[in-house]
Amino acid sequence: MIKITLPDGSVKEYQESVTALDVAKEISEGLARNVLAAKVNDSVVDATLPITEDADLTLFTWNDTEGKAAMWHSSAHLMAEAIEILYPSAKFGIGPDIERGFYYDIDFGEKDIVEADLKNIEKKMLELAKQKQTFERSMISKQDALDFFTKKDDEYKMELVNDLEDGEISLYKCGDFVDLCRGPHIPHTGGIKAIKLTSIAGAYWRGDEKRKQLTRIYGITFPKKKELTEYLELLEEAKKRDHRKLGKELELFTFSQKVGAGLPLWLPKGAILRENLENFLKKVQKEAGYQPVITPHIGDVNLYKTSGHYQKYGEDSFRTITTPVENEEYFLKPMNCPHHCEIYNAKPHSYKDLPVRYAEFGTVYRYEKSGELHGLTRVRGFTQDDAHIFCAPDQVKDEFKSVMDIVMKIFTALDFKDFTTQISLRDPNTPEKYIGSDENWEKAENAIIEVAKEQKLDYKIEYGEAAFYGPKMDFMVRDAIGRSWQLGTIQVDYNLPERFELEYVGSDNEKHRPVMIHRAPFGSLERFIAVLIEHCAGKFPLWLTPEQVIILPISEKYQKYSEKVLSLLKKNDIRAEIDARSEKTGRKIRDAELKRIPYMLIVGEKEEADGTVSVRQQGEGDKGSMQLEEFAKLINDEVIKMMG
RNA sequence: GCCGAUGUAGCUCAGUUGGCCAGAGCAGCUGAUUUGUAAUCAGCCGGUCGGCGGUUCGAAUCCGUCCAUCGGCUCCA
Repeated sequence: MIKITLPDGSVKEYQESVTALDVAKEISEGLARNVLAAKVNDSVVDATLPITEDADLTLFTWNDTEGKAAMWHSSAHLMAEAIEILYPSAKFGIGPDIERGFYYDIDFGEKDIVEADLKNIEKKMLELAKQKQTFERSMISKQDALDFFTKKDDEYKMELVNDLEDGEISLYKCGDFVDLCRGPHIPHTGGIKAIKLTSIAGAYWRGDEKRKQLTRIYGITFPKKKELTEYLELLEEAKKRDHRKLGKELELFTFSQKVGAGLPLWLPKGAILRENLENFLKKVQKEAGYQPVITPHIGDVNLYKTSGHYQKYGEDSFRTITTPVENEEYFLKPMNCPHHCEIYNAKPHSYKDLPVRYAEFGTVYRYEKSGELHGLTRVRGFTQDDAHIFCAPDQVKDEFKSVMDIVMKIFTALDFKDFTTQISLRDPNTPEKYIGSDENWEKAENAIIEVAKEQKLDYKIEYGEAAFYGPKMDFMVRDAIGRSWQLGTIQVDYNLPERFELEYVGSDNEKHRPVMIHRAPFGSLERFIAVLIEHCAGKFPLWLTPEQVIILPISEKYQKYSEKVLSLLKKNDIRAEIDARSEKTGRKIRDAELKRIPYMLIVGEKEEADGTVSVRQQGEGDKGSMQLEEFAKLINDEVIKMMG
C-alpha cells in the first residue's frame, strides 16, 4: 500500500507503484494533459516515473516554474534531435533550460550555422513535436555510458560522463536522439506547440575561454501559439524602455566614433539629470559624515605598483602615458582607492579620528574588451560615486550599517524595489587564497550578514565570490530585457591598508592598521542612470528630471504672460521652459508628452486674466487650472516629499 | 578578444536579381497660419550609402579588410 499526500493535505492510496501522471488522471483528465513534471518529496522528477513508496506529491504544469523548466529542457532535447537529423555530424555539449527558454551548445564541425538556418530547425522541431514522442529514461553504468558516447564519437558528452559518479547516470531517449541527462522531462513532445529559436551565439565549452567555442542556439517554446506571440510582443515593449533608445530620444547622452568606443558624451539634459543625482548623494553623504576629496585623473605608475593593480591589470589597461622624462610613466586611473590611500597617509591619524570617510565622484578609465561594451552599462570611462572609509576593525559593522542606510535612502528616493543583494564570502575550502587574518574576515563576514538581516534584505550568499582582499555586498538590478547588472557595492579591504602601510595610533599608543571599506551606492553614475532610465521608462521622478515644467502659450499673444510664469517658476527653483513655436496647442502637448515632461502649463486668455495656469500632467491629462503660486508650491512640496 | 548579425540624411526606415543625377516620413530652415489639451500647410536645406582596398564598362548592392553598433560567450580592480 502506497500513500500519496497532495499539497492540500489529501491522501490517496494505491496498491502498487503509481506515477504522478496516474494520480493526475484520477483528479481530472484535463490536469493529466497539462502535467509537465512532478515533485516527489524533495526532488523534481518526470511525471511518468513510478513512485514505489509513500511520498508527498506536487504536480507541476505550465503555470509553475518547475513545469516551464521541464518544458524548456525537453525543448532543448527536441532541438538537438532535430539538429542531429539535419546535421548528422553535430556533436552536443550541454543544453539546459534557462530563465526564459533554453539553449544547446553544439559543435557543428566544419559547417557554419547562420541565423537563416534556424527556420529550418524550427520546422523540423515542430514536425517532431507533433509525433508526441515520449522521453524514455534509462539508468546506465558509467562504462556503458562511456562506450555509448565513444561509439557516437561525442567527446563533450564523454567528458561530462567522466565527471559523474557511477550509479547516478541516466539517459533520455526522445525519438532517435539519446542524451545524457538528469531530467526531468515532460511526458511527451506534443505539448510543445509554438517554437522560436531566438539567436545564435558562440559559447566556450564549459565557459573556458581557452577551450573550443561551440555554437549556442537559444530558443523558447510555448504550449500555445498565442503565448509565443504575446511573449514576442512583450519583448518589443521591453525594448522601448532600453536606455540606449531612450537616451537618444530624450537627448540624455550620445557616443561618437571620433571620441572613441565606450566613452559616453553627456548631453545637456543628461548632465542636469546626473548633476541632480550627484547633489542628492552629496547631501546625504554630508549628513553621514563624509568629507569630499578630489584627486587627479592620472597617477604615477608606481602608485599602481604599490596597490598591486599594475601587476594584475596593467596589460589590459589603457597603455601607459609617457612623458618627456625618460622612464617616467603615468597611468590613467582605473580606480580611486590608491589616491585616497595617499590622502589618508598625508597626515598621522589617531583612533579618535576614525572612521575617516573620503568621498569623491571619481572618473576612472578601464579598457574593457571591445565585445564587452554595452550602452551606458559597460563603458571605458565612467564616474564612480566612490568613497573609502578607514576604520578600526571593530567599527566595520557600524560603518557597514551606515552605508546600507545610504543605499536604502537612495533606492527609496528612486522607488527602486526590484533589486537583489549578493553577499560574497570566502571559499571555505581555499583559505590560502585570501589576505588578512581569519579573525578579521570572520568579523567582517558576520557583520555583513547581520546588517543584511537587520535591513530585512532579500540576500543570497555566494561562497568563493569574495575578492582576495575582503568580503563584499553587491546590489543587483535587472534591465529592461532581463539582464542582471551590478549597481552598488560595499567591499571590505584588508589588502590596500597593508600595501600602503596605513596606520593609526590606538589608545594604547601603538600603531595599528585600519580596515578600509570601499563603497559606491550607485556603482557608476553611467550604469546607474542606464538602469534608472529603463526602470522608469524615461519618466524620471520630478526632483530628478531635467525639465520639470513646460509652458505652452496658446498663441504669440500670451508670450508675455508665459515669461511671467517662467520667471516665477525659476524663482522657485523649478526647471521650466516655454514652447514658443507657432504650433497648435495639440502639437505642443504631444511633443511635451513624448519628452516625458511631468507638467505642462497651458496659458491663454483666461489664465492671463486670472493669473492662473491650466495644468496638464504627463500621462494623466488635464488637471484643471490653479493659481500660479499654488502650482509652484505644489511642485516644491512634491519634490521635498520625494527627496525625504 | 571569440561566435553570429547589422551599418543608407540629425532620427526612423525604403532602395527587387549590380544600371539613369540615391528615396520617404519626422526633425531643421524660410514663409503662411495665431491656434485651448497627443501631429496646421507650403517651399527649401540636408547623404564620399561606416572607412579603406578590390572585382566590373558600371557598386549602396558582389568580394576582402578595418571600425562601430546589436545578441551572446569570456571578462569586469
